[in-house]
Amino acid sequence: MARVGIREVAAHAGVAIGTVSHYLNHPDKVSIEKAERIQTAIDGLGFVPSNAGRQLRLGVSTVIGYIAPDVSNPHFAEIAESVERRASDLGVSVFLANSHRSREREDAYLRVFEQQQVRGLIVSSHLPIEDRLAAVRGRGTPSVLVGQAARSPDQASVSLDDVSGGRQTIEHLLSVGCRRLAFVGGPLGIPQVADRLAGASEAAGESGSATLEVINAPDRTIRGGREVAAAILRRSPEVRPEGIFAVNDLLALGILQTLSAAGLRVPEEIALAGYDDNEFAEASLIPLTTVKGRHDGFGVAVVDLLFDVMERKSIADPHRVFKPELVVRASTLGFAGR
Amino acid sequence: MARVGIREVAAHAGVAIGTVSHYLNHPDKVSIEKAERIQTAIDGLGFVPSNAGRQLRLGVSTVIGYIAPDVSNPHFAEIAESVERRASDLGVSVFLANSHRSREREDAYLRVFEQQQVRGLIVSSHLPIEDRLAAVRGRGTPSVLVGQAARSPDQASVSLDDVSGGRQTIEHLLSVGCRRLAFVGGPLGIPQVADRLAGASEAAGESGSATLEVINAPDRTIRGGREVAAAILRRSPEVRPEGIFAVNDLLALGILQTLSAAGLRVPEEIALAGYDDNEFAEASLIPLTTVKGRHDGFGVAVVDLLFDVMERKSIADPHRVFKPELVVRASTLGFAGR
DNA sequence: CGCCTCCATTGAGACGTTTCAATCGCGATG
DNA sequence: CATCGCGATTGAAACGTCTCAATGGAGGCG
Repeated sequence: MARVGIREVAAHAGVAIGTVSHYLNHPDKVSIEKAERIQTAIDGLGFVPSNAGRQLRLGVSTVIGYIAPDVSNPHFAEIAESVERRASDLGVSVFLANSHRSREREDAYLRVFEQQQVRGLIVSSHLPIEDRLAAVRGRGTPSVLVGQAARSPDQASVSLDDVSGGRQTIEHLLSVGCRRLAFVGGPLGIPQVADRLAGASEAAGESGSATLEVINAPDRTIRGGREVAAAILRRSPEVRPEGIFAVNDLLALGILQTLSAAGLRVPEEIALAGYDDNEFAEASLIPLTTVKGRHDGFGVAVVDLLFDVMERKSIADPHRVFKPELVVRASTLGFAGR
Repeated sequence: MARVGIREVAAHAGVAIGTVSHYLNHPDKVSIEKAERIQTAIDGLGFVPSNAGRQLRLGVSTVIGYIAPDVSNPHFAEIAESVERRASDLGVSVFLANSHRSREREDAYLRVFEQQQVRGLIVSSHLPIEDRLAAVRGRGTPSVLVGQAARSPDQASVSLDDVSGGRQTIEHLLSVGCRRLAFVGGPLGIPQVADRLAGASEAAGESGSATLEVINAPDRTIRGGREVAAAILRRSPEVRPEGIFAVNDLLALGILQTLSAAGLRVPEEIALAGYDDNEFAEASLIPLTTVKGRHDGFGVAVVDLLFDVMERKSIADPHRVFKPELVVRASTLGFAGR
């Protein structure tokens, strides 16, 4: 079961090693006749080129890595999906890795990918990561930061304008008539969360007549949403928020369930909006108003930016920012006021 | 920005190349003093070992690959997660790849992983894949098939006894008093689906008094569930099923939503069970009775089996089958009969 | 004091590929 | 007929690492 290399193929086909290599990499440079002999030998021997050898010689691979906190999260999964599609068009493979929000795992995969000499890296993270990416970049592995805008002009990034998303959501809640507003989520250490709140505060402040309360959630899951909703239900009706902006859809879904189960009507008594437009936002019992960030062009933009960074040295605009879009559904349309 | 190699590190630390290599791989073989000098040089130079070189020399990597139809599907995501944890304990990294149920993508990643000379492969697939894995194995890359039991004794696999899962579900529905039963799902070309139905049929047949109808779903999503439920609602009550067994949780969730929205009470009027115990099964408005296949030991079993295959030549039992467990929740408990 | 052992250290060689300069063969040109 | 030019083909060198056999030095034993 000794590994069959290009050498055996060459011998078997009666040609030189270099010719086999040419056949593999520049097929047009090889005569038809030898090409056929070589292909026959490859098939017969079950030859699979060793990536190690090629990589060693070339110094680069044809693989890019995508590190996300949690690839199973539909948000990242969709990004991964569109990235994969675009990358596949461009002839490179994508390896996925879960950092599970752990700095250590993140570092570990950063190192593994660097050792593998991936051609480039796509990274989503809730943690501050620019310095680490700068170090990796300094050693020859470029990257695109996805989801948070990079501060350094040397670090390419593709992000969503979460301030705008927060603003749009609150403006919408105001427009359906809510005055007592609540922002549910946390921690503010996460830039995305802070930005959404910032946009929300701005919009609420500008309205003059509205109040915005910040309710901290234990975590950003359905369970967390239930706990928050339970706390809200314990309040007397006149101090309950009229419009709730949950920082993500899972929270919103949990809130929605618990409010509905308690007989409180959404959106008539409380309007509710989420964020991310995840798979279940539209599929929930009362379809959820939410903010949709991704679209088909997202992955394309990410991969193309990465390719630009990999090839050229300087990019016109390394910080691509997409404006998210409010998706209005039943959970806010029809707020009835007091 | 020339790549810094072990050579520069050695020169910088004033030791031989071999000593640096020893330090990296067998740190105990190197004197404290030189170890420190070497570490200093590594940090100073930002040295990252080239995996290509190591791999080329060793012939194997320290990476395993996991190919799944869709890593974002919570089912595979959880498997991936537990696999990653176990692999990490054992000192190997896991690269994930999405085949998107496409045979081509599957083949492409199989090839890429083989070229990368991953140490082993974990593969979940809805497609027949044993021959392809056999070919890959013949060339030195072993694998574990996850989710479907392998037929060949040479192909290791870890799977769930879906026949048992189907049987348990129907037996439970019978035990709460349902007689007119329906199995919702398809297509039967997928072994997991066929097995679940087989178990369901057996159990229904043995009861004597129950009937089991098969309702084909357009797809296995929430939307598909809604369509099925809408069709059921159009029937007159006396021919509606009393107990529904949906082949996965998404379908069940869609059914649940549509039935509830129409005012039909679950479980009082119709008992409903799903399959997979996905993240949302417990978190839905009416917690869903479902079949839980995975548990913490699953990933451990998969990885350990893969390691066995990678190291030894023969395994006592290459086909590990776990028995799934019925998780009874509110969506079936309390069926009231006619 | 001489010899042996043991351990840390060393440097050469090999892994499989690609590329580059050199060679070959052949038809065309002067 | 000699030469040239061009494309196809060749073989060697190089990429970065690990391992193995060999070296060197220190300490223990006779």
